[in-house]
Amino acid sequence: MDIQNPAVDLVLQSALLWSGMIKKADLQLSVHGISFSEFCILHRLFQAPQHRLSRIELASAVGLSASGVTRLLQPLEKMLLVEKEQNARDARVSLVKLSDSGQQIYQDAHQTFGFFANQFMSPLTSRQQDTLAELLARL
Amino acid sequence: MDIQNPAVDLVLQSALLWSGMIKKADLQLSVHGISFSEFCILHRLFQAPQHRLSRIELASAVGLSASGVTRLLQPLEKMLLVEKEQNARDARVSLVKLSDSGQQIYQDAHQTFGFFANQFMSPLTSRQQDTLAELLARL
DNA sequence: ACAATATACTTGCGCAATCAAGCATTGATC
DNA sequence: GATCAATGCTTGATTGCGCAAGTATATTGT
Repeated sequence: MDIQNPAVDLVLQSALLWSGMIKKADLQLSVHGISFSEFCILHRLFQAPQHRLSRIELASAVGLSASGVTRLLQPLEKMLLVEKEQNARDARVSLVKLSDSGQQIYQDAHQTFGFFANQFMSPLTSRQQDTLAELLARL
Repeated sequence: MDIQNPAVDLVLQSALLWSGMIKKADLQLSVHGISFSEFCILHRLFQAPQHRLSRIELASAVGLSASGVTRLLQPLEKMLLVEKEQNARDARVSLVKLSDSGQQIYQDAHQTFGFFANQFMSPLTSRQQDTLAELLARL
């Protein structure tokens, strides 16, 4: 038979929870024409100095592969939400900058997402949310 | 500018954490020839009464769509880890049963996964893990 | 009894993301 | 200063999964 392992259940429970969360977030964000992944990109760019990051910094910030970032950025460039820039010091890196309209879209989407996140977390008191954040930060 | 919303950061932090966790788990489980999703399937089947579930029960248990389950099960059937059975009461449902060799594979994989899960959770005391589980259960 | 609706899948198509391979550039070593 | 490895990125092929549509069976209403 099988020995119960609480860590296993915890991990599986979490995976289920967050996959569902992402689906719900995607739905909410779709009114802005962006996906959850795209929102993550915009979020990281927005909080970066000068709203500018290299593609690999972006990749590790959002937990994607380099090629994933390349492909995610293509539609965003066409929508003119981000711009491609060169790095004078190193011709290999191509910087991504959040455009003015990108900032606008981000801020709109942030409001939607913030509302969603608050609602999602509403079963917890803000003290419990702090505890949760602290526990997750150790992993 | 932008008002900091702690719930937003908490949600994004979590999404990043769990996407990374799934990648690591996939890597560990690959020695058994199965993916994380497949392990979830086997896990749910194993703990089901008679190791038997319908496909939609399975789908909701692992957070996938019906078609996702259909496709995930195809290789598992070919590997003879699961078997297709009919429900006498309702000819629409096709039950999935964990085979004997499926149980064997599952138990091997469970050991690997249990080790991984413990390691993953090891930055937290078991008391903290309980707290985490309790907080997540409310979401 | 017979339509109309709902349920349990399966299949075709498409999108998102990965890996492996390739290209361009930079840095390190001899 | 030429070579060789490392880095940053892009592209081609593949996988995983979802959605919409289709099929088969069940249920409900009349």
